[in-house]
Amino acid sequence: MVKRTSFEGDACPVARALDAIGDWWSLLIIREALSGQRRFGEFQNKLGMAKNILSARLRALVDHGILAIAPASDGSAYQEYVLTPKGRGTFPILVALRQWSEAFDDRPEEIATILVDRAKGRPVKKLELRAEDGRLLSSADTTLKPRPAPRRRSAG
Amino acid sequence: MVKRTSFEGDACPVARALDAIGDWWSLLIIREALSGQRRFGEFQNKLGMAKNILSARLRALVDHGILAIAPASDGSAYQEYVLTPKGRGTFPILVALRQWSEAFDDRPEEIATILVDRAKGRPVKKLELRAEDGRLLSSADTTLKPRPAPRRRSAG
DNA sequence: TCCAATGGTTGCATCATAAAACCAGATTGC
DNA sequence: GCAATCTGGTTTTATGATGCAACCATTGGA
Repeated sequence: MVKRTSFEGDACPVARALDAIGDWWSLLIIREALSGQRRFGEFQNKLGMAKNILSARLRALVDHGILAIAPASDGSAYQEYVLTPKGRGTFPILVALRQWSEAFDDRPEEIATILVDRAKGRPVKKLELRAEDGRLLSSADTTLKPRPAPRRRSAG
Repeated sequence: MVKRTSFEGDACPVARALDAIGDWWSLLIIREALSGQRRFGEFQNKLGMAKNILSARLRALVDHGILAIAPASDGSAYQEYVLTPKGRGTFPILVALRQWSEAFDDRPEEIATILVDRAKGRPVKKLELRAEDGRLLSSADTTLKPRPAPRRRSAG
């Protein structure tokens, strides 16, 4: 396989995630889906991407269980693409990407939007990684361990 | 430009982040860098990727200010690639990707490692998005607002 | 029935990716 | 100080992905 170097069988969870959503468009499609877009035309319009690419990406996202196809909510015979729980679970990834840009982008003045708490209209806090006991952790405060027992069967 | 649809000028911070680290290998390189790898050969060995691609990615990451070239720490005349603060700032993105895989992967038993608090050896908590007042926020609890005043000059 | 919009697919040109061969400078052994 | 070897790449070549435009099918409306 000379093609895309799929990481599907990789043991690294980061690689596995990238295998599903690591291409240029998937996260942007999910971003639009999270902000309420559902129709092919809406995605195409908002993202300005080629329709064949959009078509392929939507199919891949459906295959990965991130989007699901549903009948149109407006009563028409068309179909819609709605996020599954797995799809909505990408929200922290998008927030992390956003906050990284906000913190480190060379031209932050070009960033047009801010993410706010809907109830108060105030900016959200930065994502924080904490230990079980609540201590704030940086990358240097963490390490990787092999996953413990494979837990051979089900509830033991 | 028929090429890669650069999102560099896009106003969406997610797109801007993807423009820098949205390809297949960059985040994996950063992941290795965060776990202590610094040399070309180390990256190539750990990731098993083609050397020309690695070379191009390292150059791009340096151009984006995510990695910096430093003289080798072992006294040899070779060079090393070390993370800048901007590079270390991607840590939450990697954690978010990891936790998404852990939560939603179809075959979680294939995931070989867990991220633990170095001090205690205990798994870290899930990333949480909170409002200014500490309320836990899901995607539905947030919305996007236009960035307020462009703040025309410098300190006003 | 005709017409326009929606929701795609197909064809073709171009670009990126990947593997392997090749190569230059650094290091080491002698 | 010269050859052997290792490190860190670049070049070459094949192939897959991307992007645009054109085309097609179905829906919806007059």
